[in-house]
Amino acid sequence: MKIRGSTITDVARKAGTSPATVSRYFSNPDMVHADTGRRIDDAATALNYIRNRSAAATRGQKTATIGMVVPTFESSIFAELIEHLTTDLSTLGQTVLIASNHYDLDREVQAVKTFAEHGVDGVILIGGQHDPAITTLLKARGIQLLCVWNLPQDKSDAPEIDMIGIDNFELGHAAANHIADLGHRDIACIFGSSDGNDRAEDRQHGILSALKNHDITPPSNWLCQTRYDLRMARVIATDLLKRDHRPSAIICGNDVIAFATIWAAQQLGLNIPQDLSVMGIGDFKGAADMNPPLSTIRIPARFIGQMAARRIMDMINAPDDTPPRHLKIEFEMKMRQSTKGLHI
Amino acid sequence: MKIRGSTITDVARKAGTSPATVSRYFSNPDMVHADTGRRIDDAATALNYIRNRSAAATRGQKTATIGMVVPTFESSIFAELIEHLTTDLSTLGQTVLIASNHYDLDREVQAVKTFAEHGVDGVILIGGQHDPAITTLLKARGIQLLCVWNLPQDKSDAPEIDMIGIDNFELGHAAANHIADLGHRDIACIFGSSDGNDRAEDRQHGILSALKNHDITPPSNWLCQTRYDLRMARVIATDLLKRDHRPSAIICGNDVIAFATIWAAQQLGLNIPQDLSVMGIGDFKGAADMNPPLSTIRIPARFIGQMAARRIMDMINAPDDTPPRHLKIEFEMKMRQSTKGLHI
DNA sequence: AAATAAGATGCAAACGTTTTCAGTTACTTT
DNA sequence: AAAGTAACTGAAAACGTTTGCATCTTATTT
Repeated sequence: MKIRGSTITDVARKAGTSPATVSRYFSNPDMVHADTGRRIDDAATALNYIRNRSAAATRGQKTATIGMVVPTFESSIFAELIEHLTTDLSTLGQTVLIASNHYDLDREVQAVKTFAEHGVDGVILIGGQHDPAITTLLKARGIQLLCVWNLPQDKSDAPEIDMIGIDNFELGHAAANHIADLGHRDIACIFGSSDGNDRAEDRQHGILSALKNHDITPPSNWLCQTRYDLRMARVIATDLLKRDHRPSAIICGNDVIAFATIWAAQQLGLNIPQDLSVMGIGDFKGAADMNPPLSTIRIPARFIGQMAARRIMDMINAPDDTPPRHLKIEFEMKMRQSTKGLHI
Repeated sequence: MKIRGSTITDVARKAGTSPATVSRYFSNPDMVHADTGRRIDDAATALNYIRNRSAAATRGQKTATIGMVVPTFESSIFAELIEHLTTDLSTLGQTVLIASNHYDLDREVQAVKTFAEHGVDGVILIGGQHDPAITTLLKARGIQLLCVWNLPQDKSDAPEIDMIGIDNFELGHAAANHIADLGHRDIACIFGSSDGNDRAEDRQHGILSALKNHDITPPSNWLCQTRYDLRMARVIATDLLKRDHRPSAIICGNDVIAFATIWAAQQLGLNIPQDLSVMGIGDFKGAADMNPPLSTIRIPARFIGQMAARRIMDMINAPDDTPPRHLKIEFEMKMRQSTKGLHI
């Protein structure tokens, strides 16, 4: 049974002041005289007073809550983002409502609806692919929306939505260039599946486009697709490497796939990178510490999280003088030992 | 700027009924006549009505929110727990407020206070080690508390707190027994640090106690400690394995440490498990797919999450006829290829 | 046919805040 | 010394719900 504690009125009585002043003290301390403030503070602790944010939200405007929906918690790279985003938001006095959508756009709509019912001040989503119902809903309620992680490949896409993230096309491009520049020609790719997820697709296009620039067109049976799942990726990599004609390099859609590929290759007795170069994307936890350390591209999840926390607060506090913008975050090549030049 | 949408009163007017009935329709549909319900539904969609949960919470009792604080998102094993717990709670109509405490008990108190301000119906914490202020606070407000993940080692500890989880002492016991039963005598341990974290400590006791039962007492410089961090664990494992006298088996405080140990050993040219057996605890993502597949103990995070979601709902709905209880979840030995008998 | 029960609805008070407006005091300027 | 200003404070209305109580129908029982 929920117990009602002491209220602002109780505190006011005990502190010998009015509820209005107490309210002001908690939301805007410099508005009240220091002495009064002290008396209120004492009264509040004596009475174990706890602010009632629900009541505050009925009358006031802000709830100091931010809703966030992520594809899944079970991905080390999103985990890094979530960790820093939530921590920074907490530091800024916000409470985070969270849900995962399992890459299902309908579930995302549902989650955002619930957030709206709870009166969140802002919503943060991952990626740029969302049900239009979400933007409609949020706009109608004046709730700020920020999409993080990646930018749309088509720059003119969604200019009315605020975004912070990386360009996956460029990311794929960079990964492929690295491999091609090392002299590899027999290149296979293992992409991540792109359902409900614009990231994988952009990355894939970037990779293929860069290869094309190098006049490399991998045979179609060297272009594989997998879920972001160690087990499945490993099966697919094994299958690819068992064939008569092996590629000299494999570009992987992300680091999980790269981990799996390396393990599959090692299991087959191949040496990385002597017999096979493996390129990842993401710089997930552990990439630098495995054998051999994985060559990959760092997506600065932590930085994105920090920027996002700052940005959404700005949007909430000054909704009108911050026109939507797309902030591109730069990635960083991490050349380690899972790739090497073909003839060196 | 937050925009106020249509209210229950608007819907009532449009549906030709009273606000009271509309309210009842949304919180308890069978209380209103089917026809009326339909009219309300139509009116609500026509007006784009969104429930205002804050207002509801001021008058009513429940907020349909659950607060959860986790040590960190950046641990694959907690991730699995968080994933299923939040998903199940969403399915049950709850919204999850979340925070991470970075193993800092003070931050946890802060988070719980904020949750209380938002009027959560229940709070879920990880582990059994918490600031007593939390229980006091929650009890005073009649907010349900459930601790998940592990049980206190001392069974008589915290009988007034509801818990669902595994027994880490037993877990450590089982890991050590497995290694000892394989005939190993030269056994080293790399424990995880146990700051703000009763889990690592219990596990450590379990391991040492089991070894003692086998008359094995590792020299103190074979008893190492590390953060749960691939890099640091790898350094420590390398250091341990470089010495003149090497252990024939290493028991690791969790799978991350085991991953690092295996990689360190392989880097030094050792074969796992021929030259060294490595035992993990946790069965983290990837443990089954690495080279060699890791022998470890599965903590059924998913199952714990599901049980916890069900349990806290029961506690919220019938707070008085559910006396606190400790529910022990069984673990599962996963014998894979990173351990082998000493003389086989 | 009357009495009773059950079902559906409406009225109005409450929930704990915030915020506007006006008022009081004390300080500064002329 | 009067006037003006700034800093605080209080009274009271408002926010959008929920819910106890009363009322009105309709169905069931006697």
